[in-house]
Amino acid sequence: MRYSNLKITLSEVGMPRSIKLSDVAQHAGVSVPTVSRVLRGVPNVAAELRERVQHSVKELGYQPNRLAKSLREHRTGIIGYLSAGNIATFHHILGQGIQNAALDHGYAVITGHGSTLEREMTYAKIFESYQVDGLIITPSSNSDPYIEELAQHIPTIEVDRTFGAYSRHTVLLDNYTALGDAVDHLTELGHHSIGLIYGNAPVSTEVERKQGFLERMAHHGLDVHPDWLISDEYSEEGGVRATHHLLDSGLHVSAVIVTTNEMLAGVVQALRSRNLSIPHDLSLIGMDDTRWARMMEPPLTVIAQPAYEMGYEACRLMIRSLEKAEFDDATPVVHRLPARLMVRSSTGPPKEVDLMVQ
Amino acid sequence: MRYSNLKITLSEVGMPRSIKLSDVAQHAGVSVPTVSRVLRGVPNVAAELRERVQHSVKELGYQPNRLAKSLREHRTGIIGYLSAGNIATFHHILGQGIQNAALDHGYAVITGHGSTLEREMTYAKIFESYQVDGLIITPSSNSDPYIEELAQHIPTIEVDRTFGAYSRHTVLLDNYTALGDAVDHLTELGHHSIGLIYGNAPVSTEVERKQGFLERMAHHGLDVHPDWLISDEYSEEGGVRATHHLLDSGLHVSAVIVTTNEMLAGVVQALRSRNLSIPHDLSLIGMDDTRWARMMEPPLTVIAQPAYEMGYEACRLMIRSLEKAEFDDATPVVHRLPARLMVRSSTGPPKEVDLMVQ
DNA sequence: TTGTAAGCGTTATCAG
DNA sequence: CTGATAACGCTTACAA
Repeated sequence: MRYSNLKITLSEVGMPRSIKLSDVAQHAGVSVPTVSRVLRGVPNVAAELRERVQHSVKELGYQPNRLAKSLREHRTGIIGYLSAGNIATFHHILGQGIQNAALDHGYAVITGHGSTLEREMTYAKIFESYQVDGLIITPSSNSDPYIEELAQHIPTIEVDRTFGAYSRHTVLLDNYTALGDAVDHLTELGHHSIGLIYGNAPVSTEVERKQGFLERMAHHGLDVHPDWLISDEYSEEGGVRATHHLLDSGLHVSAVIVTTNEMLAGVVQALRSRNLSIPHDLSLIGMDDTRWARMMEPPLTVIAQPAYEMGYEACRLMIRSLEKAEFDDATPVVHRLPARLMVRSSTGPPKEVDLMVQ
Repeated sequence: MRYSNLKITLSEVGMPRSIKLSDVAQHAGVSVPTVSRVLRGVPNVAAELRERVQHSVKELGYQPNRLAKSLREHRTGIIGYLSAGNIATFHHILGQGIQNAALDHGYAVITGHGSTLEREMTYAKIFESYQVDGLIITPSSNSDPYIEELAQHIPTIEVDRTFGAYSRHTVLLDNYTALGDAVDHLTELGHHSIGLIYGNAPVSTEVERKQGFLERMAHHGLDVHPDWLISDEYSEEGGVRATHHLLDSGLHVSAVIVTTNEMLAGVVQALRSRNLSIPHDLSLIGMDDTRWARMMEPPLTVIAQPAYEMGYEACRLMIRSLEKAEFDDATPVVHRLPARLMVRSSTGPPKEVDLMVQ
């Protein structure tokens, strides 16, 4: 049975449409505000009335109308999540974390995946019109005037990527340490010439990962030739191109770190097409502990991001800042979650070392 | 700057909080209803007033408050999507389709991933309280009294999986043909003994896939030994167990079809652990054209589901039924989208045929 | 402690 | 064609 049919049927039979506060009030023989008080747990209500109301609520199966409540209270309990990320696994799991955190605290989430700036704006407008209480965003670039303006009116927090001003609560991966750990792992295996393949989008993750890589290399006293740093499109094809680019440069690297999962897939394919064996010819460290990285032959050493936790934490922070004014007034929190290097079989000692040992 | 601060600041300075209809009306020197009419494109408004209003709207940067609008109109433009699916790629992409269809038609989506029945109910309640216009669900089992009841009040459509009553619009994969095509492919290669590994959850997809398999086998006059049909948990571990189960039965199969992507990963691992080579020792057809299935060695032959299209179509159907009463009144539509068999390298002729040919 | 009345920002009804 | 006026379902003074 469809809704429209149902509606007609109900009114024809004279059945009440949807139970509202006044229906409960009538049933319980009290006034509307009293019912409201009971439902909201306001203290000063006589025990007897309270019980009568609760009974009526159950009996009638009353469900509050959040629309009316929101209109009156100027808060909706809806959080807008604007993800500029691609539809990769990482962003989906992060979104999952946000949703569950919201659910656990009585909020709902409207999600928008904005691949283009236009779509991003559309979603931003929608969020605004739905009067969302707060906004969680994963910026697509290092600046976005429209979002920036929206954030003036609506409490906003950044997750995964940042505009870089840190003027808002922010939840990020500790990209510096993550890349540092990867470099450490390779140097311990004896690698000196390490390449980095990263995305060319102007987003904070890429900037930080590159910097984390460079700093740790310097820390070990290792030179990084400019041609070892290859950036390309955020995609499988980008990974393929970057790999050929790196290997055709004539400069020798014994290991490569790839900062995005998408590109990693391209790198693997390019290496295969050149019949290079991993890790014998080249050690490889990728990003994100996805199923395919585990299922690969050989299983890939990767930097695992706590995607779910990042989302959960971001949303928890959002809600806390919405509900606690004093917290809200405090200096913005920048929370960096640690990555974990999952050492598997795509990393091993470099060829040179093999020879020296023999 | 935070919202709470801003609010205080604004009221202190005496600035108007948020532009509303009455502000525009005052600015344009007309009444509130007139502004409303202009904004909604109601015909009977003098051209001059219309222009004045439009100018004021721009000038003041008016943004409608959907809360008030929704309360008054008894429709919110929000669709609830309750996915009982796991957090696999397939369901995320399907969700993406739903979201984009909604966006394209001016709707927003509140998503809930309900792994447990309890979570499912929580989300259902939330959807109800937010007065969603419609519900799109992927049932977790073959019955759910709570959803069933909710669907009495709220237009509901089923996607990916169905309760089986077909009393509502439904968008599904053509599971019968999908499995049939897989069987055809294998029989053409010369296989006669084909195993099926499927999930033991009581969901329609598994039932239909099994049936599609059996029917096409029968069509080819091929017997299916009961021990060739192995069901287990919807997970990697389930796939591992099912594979050992099948291979330890003592009965010979030259090919296996696996109906879920999660289990497929387990199957591949189990085959590796037994040092069975694909497709030489065993041909393998899996489900879902995921990255890992493509990246595998050998690349896997899979049944590709049009996940995005299924979501998009479901949401489009939902919106059409919300907006077109006559469509809504019609018999429920059951839309089955075709799968595509992606033939890659995990399927080949059976060993016996090899010998006969030689 | 309880009930009456006003109001949140819209849209719909109905005179003018 | 336009403008008062009521209403959507709920919360929050304020009064009793």
